[in-house]
Amino acid sequence: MAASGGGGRAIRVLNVAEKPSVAKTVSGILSRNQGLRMREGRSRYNKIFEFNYTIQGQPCQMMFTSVTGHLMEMEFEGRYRKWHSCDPVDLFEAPIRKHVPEDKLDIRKTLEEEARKCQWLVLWLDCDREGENIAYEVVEVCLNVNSRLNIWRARFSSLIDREIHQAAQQLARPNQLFSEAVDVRQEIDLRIGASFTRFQTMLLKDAFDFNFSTDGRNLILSYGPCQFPTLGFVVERYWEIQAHEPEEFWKIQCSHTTDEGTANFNWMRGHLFDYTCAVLLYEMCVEEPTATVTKVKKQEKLKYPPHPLNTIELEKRASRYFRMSSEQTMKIAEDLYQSGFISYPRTETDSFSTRTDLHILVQEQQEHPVWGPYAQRLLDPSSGLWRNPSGGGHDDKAHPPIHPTKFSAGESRWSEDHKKLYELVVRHYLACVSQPAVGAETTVEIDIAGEMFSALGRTIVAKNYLEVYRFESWGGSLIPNYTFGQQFTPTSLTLESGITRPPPLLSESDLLDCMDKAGIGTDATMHDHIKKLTDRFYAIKEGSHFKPTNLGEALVMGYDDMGYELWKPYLRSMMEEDMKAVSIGNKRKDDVLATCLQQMKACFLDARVNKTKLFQALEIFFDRTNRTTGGDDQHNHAQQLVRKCDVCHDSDLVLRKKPDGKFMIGCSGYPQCRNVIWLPGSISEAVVTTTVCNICTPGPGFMIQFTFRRLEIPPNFNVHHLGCVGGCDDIMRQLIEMSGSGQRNTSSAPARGRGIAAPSRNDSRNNNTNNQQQQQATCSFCHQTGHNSSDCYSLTSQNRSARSQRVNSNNGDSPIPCPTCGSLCVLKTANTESNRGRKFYSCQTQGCKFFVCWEDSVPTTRGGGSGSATTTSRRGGRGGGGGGGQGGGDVRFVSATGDPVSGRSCFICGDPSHFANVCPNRGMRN
DNA sequence: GCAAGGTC
Repeated sequence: MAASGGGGRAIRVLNVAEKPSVAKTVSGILSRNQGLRMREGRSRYNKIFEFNYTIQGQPCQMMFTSVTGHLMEMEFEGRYRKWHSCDPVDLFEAPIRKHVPEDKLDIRKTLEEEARKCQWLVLWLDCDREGENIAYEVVEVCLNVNSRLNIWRARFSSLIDREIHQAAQQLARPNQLFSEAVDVRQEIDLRIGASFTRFQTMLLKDAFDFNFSTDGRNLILSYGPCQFPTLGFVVERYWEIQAHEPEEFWKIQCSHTTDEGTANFNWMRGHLFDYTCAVLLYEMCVEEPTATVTKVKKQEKLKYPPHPLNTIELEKRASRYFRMSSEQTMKIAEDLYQSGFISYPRTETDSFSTRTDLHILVQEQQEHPVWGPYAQRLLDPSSGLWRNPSGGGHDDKAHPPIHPTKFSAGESRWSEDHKKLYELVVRHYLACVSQPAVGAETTVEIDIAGEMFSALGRTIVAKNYLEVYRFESWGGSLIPNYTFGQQFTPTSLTLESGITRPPPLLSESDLLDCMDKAGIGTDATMHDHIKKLTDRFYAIKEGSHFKPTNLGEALVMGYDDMGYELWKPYLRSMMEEDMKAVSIGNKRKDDVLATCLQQMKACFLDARVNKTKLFQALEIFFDRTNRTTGGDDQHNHAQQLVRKCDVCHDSDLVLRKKPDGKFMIGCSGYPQCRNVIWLPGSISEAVVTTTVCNICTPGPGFMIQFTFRRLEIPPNFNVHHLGCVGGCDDIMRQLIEMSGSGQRNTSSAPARGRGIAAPSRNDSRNNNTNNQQQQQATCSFCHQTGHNSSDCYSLTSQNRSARSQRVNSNNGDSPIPCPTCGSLCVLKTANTESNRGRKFYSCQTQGCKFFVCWEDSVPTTRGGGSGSATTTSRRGGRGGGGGGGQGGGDVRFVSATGDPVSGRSCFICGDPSHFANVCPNRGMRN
């Protein structure tokens, strides 16, 4: 700002902060606590501080008060606020207004009273987009009562003396673009949220018998651009788990024990899914069990302490360490903050400003009976324990990372959760300013009969931060000393089996991570979105993991079947990009609003036309009620007879109008008879006439006079149509097909499970024809019935390519390209007692685990007796989950058809009474 | 009775 000339009469300045605590702190800093007075405002939380200050030579009489976040809310005007006052689609254009809600009126009153007395208004809101928007809300209120106000913006990124004084001396103007970006978000959120929520709720709430208790609450099937993608994450993981098919795998384990300890060597192939391959390799190892050390690598490893704590990390860690919900964490953190024990808990920042005095914070903790001694050592330069914390690269420019602000050895009023959370904040802070843990790691690799194994030994040289951060550990294991070229005989060498496991349900920590990565919600709201899922009966929490309810799954399924990704995070990400463009002036507010709302309205209309998908999805889980219309429907017309029901031959098909204004024809014998004919969503009126169709049987079938909405049907169709729903009417049939509706299949309930992880438009779970075809199919690959080769269990993308390479280009002697890593696989011949002469391909690249048996020489284990080479090994499990957990289990001998083989003797000792996996001599052979 | 964002 320009200098205002010094020395004149003091001007009165109204200063407004985003929250009471900032008003208090900034007042303290600016006044240097000299002559600082406090008086009550109209709101009990928002006090007014008074002091004198000089801005660029201009004496100022400062009045410093605050708001509590947003002062205003956006809402629909008058008649659009009632749910049944309008068609939900009208909410995309309905007039909206920003207004001060009831519970903020007292704050407005304070602002008005103070603004009248002042010449300047200085806005001390947080320096982010929301803060700028709140600034304009304050401006609007103040200008209303004093249009001559000179308006300034103070920009500061932390509550540090120098920065606050600097902000006061370098006042600027508020940034309109930042504020407009928030206006865009608010309007889009409101219009999309309200329209879809009303649509879903009115469509489905009374149409199904939701078999869960709502605890007396009104059931609302809400939609929101943050809550739905959050639900999407939960459902997607659930589907991934359901789609998982366990697979058995095999691996060779080797251990070696000496006086110095035990080394457990892991097979560098990981595990193989093919039993024959695994046995073949295992036998080779057992035949020539001498291990040769091929590599010994010793190095120092550091384990670094975590970055300074921000909100998401606090929530994730409290969930992991204490199983505390993010909602509870924030509630407790807020309480600790309010009582002055920790810093502001809603922050994205994970690095400390260089101006923060980090030592003072440690000094305060020296007295603590448990971690006090550690704090003392930290402060002792001779300990060498101190380290300036590294930052995680996030900075909201408004708040520091969460850290302790006041010492406490535990307050009497604290709950267990208070104690845990305070301890986490303190220990985390102490860890941040500590040296990393130091370990000495030894990696040893050995070769047994050409197979590679590796073992890792670690000793912790210095625990450092791990001493105070008890929530983390660093496993260490001592292994014997090895030298390059050394040979030894393993103590045990076993072939073990396991099965792949699906990934777990999403934990709260996982969910926060998904949201954070996808930009769903803000650090201050993420826990609200998670809680909303349980409040709306969309998900339940099992321990610390989230599982979708039938309702949550059905809603996502419905939209997925429509082909919409409303439950995916992309919509929010696009909005976020647009907001950013508005805030930097690359896009205009009105353009973004118009484009986004136009797209969402088209999507809404389309969803409404395709609402049968939602019905079908919900029917998988819930019974229909006979309340096909909402009980509070003002537009409910009398039912009109169309014809006799052709399914139950007992009741009548009747025309009804539903609460959302749409028409349907259903059997009056519902729920005993569920025959229903869905009509196009483009109908605005429908009246059964007395005209009888003379084509359709059984008669009489009364024709219906339809009126369609012009914009929702193709131009070549007439808006008025006297139609028949008995099957003779091509126009009706075409319109129904266009809207994706049709008569529901009443013969059987759709299959409930879905075997997919990825979104599918055309999956066959509701398609009986597909299922029948599947059951009759014979796989051309494994020759088993019940599936086609495209779905063959034995056929992943990897072994598909292996197969085609084998068939197309190889006669069995020359190297083949490795389907896994692209390198070469060479043909080898086994030379063990039981497998002598058998040929197999093995990839030459170290670390690549591709391995395939050659069909002429080895029988297959899967896929029947065709002799096809299905014996391809595979790496890892599905879904990138690292192959899942590993179960124990016995080694079984299996035949080419997969049946256990009897009469086979142990290949280690030859005893027919047992198999090699339980052979007493299996550990070793001399 | 709807959203998400502030904050108490």
